[in-house]
Amino acid sequence: MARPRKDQARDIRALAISETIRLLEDRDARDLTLAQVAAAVGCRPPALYGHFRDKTALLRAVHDAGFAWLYAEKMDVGAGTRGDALARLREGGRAYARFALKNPALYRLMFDPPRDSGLAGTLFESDVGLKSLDFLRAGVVAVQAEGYLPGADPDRIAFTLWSTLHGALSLLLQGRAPTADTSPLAAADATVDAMMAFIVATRAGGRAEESAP
Amino acid sequence: MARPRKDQARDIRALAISETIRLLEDRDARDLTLAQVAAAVGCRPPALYGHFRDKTALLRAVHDAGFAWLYAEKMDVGAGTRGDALARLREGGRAYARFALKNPALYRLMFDPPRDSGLAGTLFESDVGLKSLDFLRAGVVAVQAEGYLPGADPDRIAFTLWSTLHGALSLLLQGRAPTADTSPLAAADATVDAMMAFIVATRAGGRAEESAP
DNA sequence: TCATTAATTTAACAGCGTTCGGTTCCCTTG
DNA sequence: CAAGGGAACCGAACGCTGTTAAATTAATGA
Repeated sequence: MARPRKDQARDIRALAISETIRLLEDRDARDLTLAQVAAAVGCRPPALYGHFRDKTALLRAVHDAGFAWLYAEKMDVGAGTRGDALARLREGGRAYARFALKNPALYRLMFDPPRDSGLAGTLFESDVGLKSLDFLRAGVVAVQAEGYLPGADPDRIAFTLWSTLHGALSLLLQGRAPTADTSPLAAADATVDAMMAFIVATRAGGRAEESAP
Repeated sequence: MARPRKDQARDIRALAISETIRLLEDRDARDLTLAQVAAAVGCRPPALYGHFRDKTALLRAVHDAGFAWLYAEKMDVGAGTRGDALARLREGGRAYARFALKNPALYRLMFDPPRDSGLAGTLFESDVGLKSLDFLRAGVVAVQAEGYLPGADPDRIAFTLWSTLHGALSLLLQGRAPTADTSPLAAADATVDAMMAFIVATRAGGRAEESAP
C-alpha cells in the first residue's frame, strides 16, 4: 500500500494545516514535530514533503491561515459594531486580544515567529502583516475625525496602539504580568481601556475626566 | 587528557554564560547548539553537564545574566539623568530600547523565551521579571507627583507603558513595522515619545499642545 | 604509595528533520 | 484492453541534536 487509492485520498495539504492549528492548542510551534502532524493527518512524515518544501513551509502556511482567520473574526466584529469610532477601535482591540488568548501558540507563530522560519522576511511583512496596521490606521483616522488625537500622525499612533496590545499579550501569555488578581483576558481588556483613556485625554479643547479606569 | 590539569583549568560555567551571550549576537537562542557553546568554551558538550543540568539551565543562567546587565545599564542612565521625572521616564525607556536593539537574541531570550525553557515559570517572574515593573512604577509615581496621570493606577500605567515598548521592540526586531524610512532605534524612540505625549496630555487641568510629535 | 574523588573525555542512544529508492496506484496512449 | 509513464506514498537511511553511560586521567588524603 504505497500510493493510496483514489476513493480514500485525503487533501494532505489542507489537513496538515488544520491539524497543525489544532495541535498548536497544546504545543508551541517549535515543539511541534512532523511526526505529530503526520500522525494527525494519517500519513508518514515524508508524505508531507510532497505538499510542503520543508517544515518551515508548513509553518508559513499555518501562519497565513492564522491571519486569514484573524481577519475574518475582526471583520465580523467590525460589521457588528454600530457605535462611534472610539467604540469600534476598542472592540477591534478586544477581538484581537480574544484571538491571541484563545490561540496562544498560533498567535506567537503569527506575530513572534522563530527567526529561522523565514517568516521574518519582507514577503509576509508586506503581504499580510501590514494589513493589520491598515485596519488600525483607518480606525485612528476615524477617531481623529471626531476630534481626538489632533495633529498626530495616524501611522505612528496606529503602530503605538498595536505595539501596546501586542506587547501586553506577549507578556500576558508568558505569565510575565501581574495577573494574579485578574484573568489574562481582563488584563488585556484593561490595557485596551487604558489606551482608549489616553486617546480620550488628547481631545482638542477637551479634558481627561479619568486618565485610566 | 581526560581531566585537565589544575593550572590550565577554566571556569566553564562563567565561560559558557559569557560565550553564549557572545554567540547570541549572531544566532537566535533556539538555534544555538551545545556543540557551538562547547567549541567557544574550549571543551566537549558533555562537559557542560557538569555545570548545568541541561540546556535550558544554561539558557536560564544567560537569561539572568542578561537581566543583571540590563539593570546595570538602567542604573547608569538613572544616575546620570538629572532632569525632571518625565525626562527620567523617557531616558529609562530609551536605554531599554537601546539594550534590546543591541542584543536582539538576548532580549528575546529574556522577555520572550521559548515556552519549554522553564523560563516562563513563576521563579523568574517573581524573582527578576517584576523588578522591571517596580523600576517603571516608581517612575510613574514620580510623574504623578508632578500632576500627570491624575487618579490613575500606577501599576496599570506601568504595565501599559512596558507593554508598549516591549511590543514595539518585538515588532521592530522582526521587521514587522514601517521601518523603511527610519532606523529601528529611531522608531523605538518615536514610540517612547508618543507615550510621553500621551502622558503629557493627561495632566490635570492642562491641555495637549501636540498629542504626538 | 595507593585508594578515592573529581573533572573531563570518548562512545553510545533516542529523536529530530530530511533525502533516497522502491512500490503501488491512476491516467493516458496505442 | 494491454502497456507505459507519472504521481503519491512508504520504509529505510543519514546527519545532527540533546543527553546519558562508561572510561580515562588528574588531584587529594591517609
